[in-house]
Amino acid sequence: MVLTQRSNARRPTLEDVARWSGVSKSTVSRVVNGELKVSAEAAVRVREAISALGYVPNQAARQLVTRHTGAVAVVASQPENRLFLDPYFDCLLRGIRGELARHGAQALLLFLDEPDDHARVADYLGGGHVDGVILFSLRPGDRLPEMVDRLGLPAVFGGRPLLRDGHPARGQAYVDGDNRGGARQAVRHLVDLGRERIATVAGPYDQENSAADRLAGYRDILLDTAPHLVERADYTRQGGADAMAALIDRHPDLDAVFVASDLMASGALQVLRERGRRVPEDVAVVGFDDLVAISESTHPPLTTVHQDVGGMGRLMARLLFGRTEQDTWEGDTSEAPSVVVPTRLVVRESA
Amino acid sequence: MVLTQRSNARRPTLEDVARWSGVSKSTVSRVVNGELKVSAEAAVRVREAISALGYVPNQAARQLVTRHTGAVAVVASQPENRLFLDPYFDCLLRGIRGELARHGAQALLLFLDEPDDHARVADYLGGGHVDGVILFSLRPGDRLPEMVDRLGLPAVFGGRPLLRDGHPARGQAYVDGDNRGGARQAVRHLVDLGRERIATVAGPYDQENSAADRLAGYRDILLDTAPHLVERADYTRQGGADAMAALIDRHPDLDAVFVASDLMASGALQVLRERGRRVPEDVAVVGFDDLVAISESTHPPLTTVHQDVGGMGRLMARLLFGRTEQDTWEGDTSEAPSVVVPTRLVVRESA
DNA sequence: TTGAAAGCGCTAACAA
DNA sequence: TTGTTAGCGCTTTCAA
Repeated sequence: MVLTQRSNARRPTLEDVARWSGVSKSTVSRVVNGELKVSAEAAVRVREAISALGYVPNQAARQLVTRHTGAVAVVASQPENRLFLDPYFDCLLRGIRGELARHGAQALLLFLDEPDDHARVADYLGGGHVDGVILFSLRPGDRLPEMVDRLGLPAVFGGRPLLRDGHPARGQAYVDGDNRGGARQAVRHLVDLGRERIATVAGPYDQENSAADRLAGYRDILLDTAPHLVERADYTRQGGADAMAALIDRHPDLDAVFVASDLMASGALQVLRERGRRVPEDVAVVGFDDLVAISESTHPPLTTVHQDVGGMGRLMARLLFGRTEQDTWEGDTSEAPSVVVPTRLVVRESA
Repeated sequence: MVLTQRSNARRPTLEDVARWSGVSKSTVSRVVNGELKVSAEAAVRVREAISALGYVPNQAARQLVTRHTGAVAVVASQPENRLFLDPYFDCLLRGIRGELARHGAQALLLFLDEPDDHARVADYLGGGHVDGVILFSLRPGDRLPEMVDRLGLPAVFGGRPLLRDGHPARGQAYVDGDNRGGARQAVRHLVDLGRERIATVAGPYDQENSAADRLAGYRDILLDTAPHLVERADYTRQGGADAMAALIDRHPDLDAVFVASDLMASGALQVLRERGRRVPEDVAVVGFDDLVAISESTHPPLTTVHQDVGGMGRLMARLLFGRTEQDTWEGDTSEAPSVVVPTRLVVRESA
């Protein structure tokens, strides 16, 4: 079904403006685009004509010749109430939008959710509606990266993209937090505190590399951990609560837990409180993300791994515009401009 | 700053496909657009060419002649961590996206946040990049509605739009919940339960008409309420918690509270629990929205005013496409297709 | 069923 | 500083 403009009156064109003001289309175009080589009088007359006629440039026509649109797509999936309610994503998006705005680009958020969204989004991106794209939380094996590549559309990924075979994609720009290193900092802190039964609430396996990396960091420190000290959850508050409950049922003697996100950690804290465990005396808790809206308002305030999420968002946008601040980490030698952003532990009261 | 396509290789055009397959541009165009009057052989050859060349239509060119884009903008503001974290918005957006997808339209979410976003978004909408627009939570006096009107861009508003002078806008399509009626249902229920000190946690005054309408509904029933039984909050969980704490400090004897959103109600319930009040025995609580993700998982489950939020989203999209299901309520006679969606009370355990 | 040709509204050489 | 001209890639009459 087709949606048509309500006003039947043809919208005024450059040509109309030119006629009205008695100059050529070129001159009008120059005024519209703020070029300098226009006489003051001409400029004035053209501007009068523009406002008299209510002229608004037709971007499709302009786009057809200039080959750019002033818009950047941000593609993300919004599975089952997840992403959208996550302050992490909120913060990241804010960073992206801010930086895009500084470059005068309009951010368009597109969702990848239902099965057929995928094709429509691909068409949209392929249709030349945007100058570039920032993609998030793609499932391993998603075909969008190669599509985008084939189209020659500038792209930056949020999180290290994986190919179908599980190998990292080459030649793709991405920004990722140092999930593994951050997890190591967290768990090492718990060890330094003298804790001996350190469990973890890990993120969802299928979807995000971040979850796998954070779990790997946990295992890096606790080489001999029994697998049953690990519980998976889905990065939601409720998921964190349920996982914490399961852990404590199985291991009433645990004295510390590394929770792979602040949102999950807030759920875990609540369960611990309900079960009468004191934090940090009985159980020390460390989170991940340091979303201050959460970590500073839990009881007790959350010790957590800080990521500059807003900064990561800004960085993605900047990478897209080619201002490749090569803050590469640990000698990453891939040819694409990719950045792994370091983390640091923020010690509050929960551990 | 300008973002340019990475691949220098010119993208194949309709003309290339035509040459490759030995037919005319018109025929290729017909195949691409799924027209029937094409011979089977021609269609096959064209399709081969398309995939061999990796042809993707240039939408700007198509748009220039067809005057439509296949995209619809959804404009919303995301003030201070609010909107984005609200499951209400999540649900609404899901409905909108689903319905737009059924019409083959791509939803583009644009945010209105920083002061200069406003101008950029207006330019974007004016630039003919979209076939229509759905707008939310505009501040009273926002100029976007009149801009959109002047452009002749089909538009639907979420929530009853107000003009600068506080009067409702005329001639604009909108979808709104029956906030006032719903609030009346909620408060009447509390009265029927025999409660005598019924407080309310209202929504933010400045921003949403919904907040004013819900408060009006509360006042409709409790004509003689002292103003100090009302506490405002900002539609967040934390805001609801703080407001509840303030109310209970001022009125230790209150025996019921109508909270203007489920998210705030979940915060309020937590405070009541922490203060040792039993719900519903000591204090009965009724929420608003019936977002099951919240209302079914609070302790105790929340009695609340149900709105079919997803349905409202779908309705907005349908209105935009002119399929005006005139479910108008209470004889609304405005000329624009606008719908006030009824609510119903869902009684669970909190009241 | 197919093709030729005329735009859609704009920008960008190039000439004046 | 200005105007003329030639497209950008597509759809859409109209004739064949």
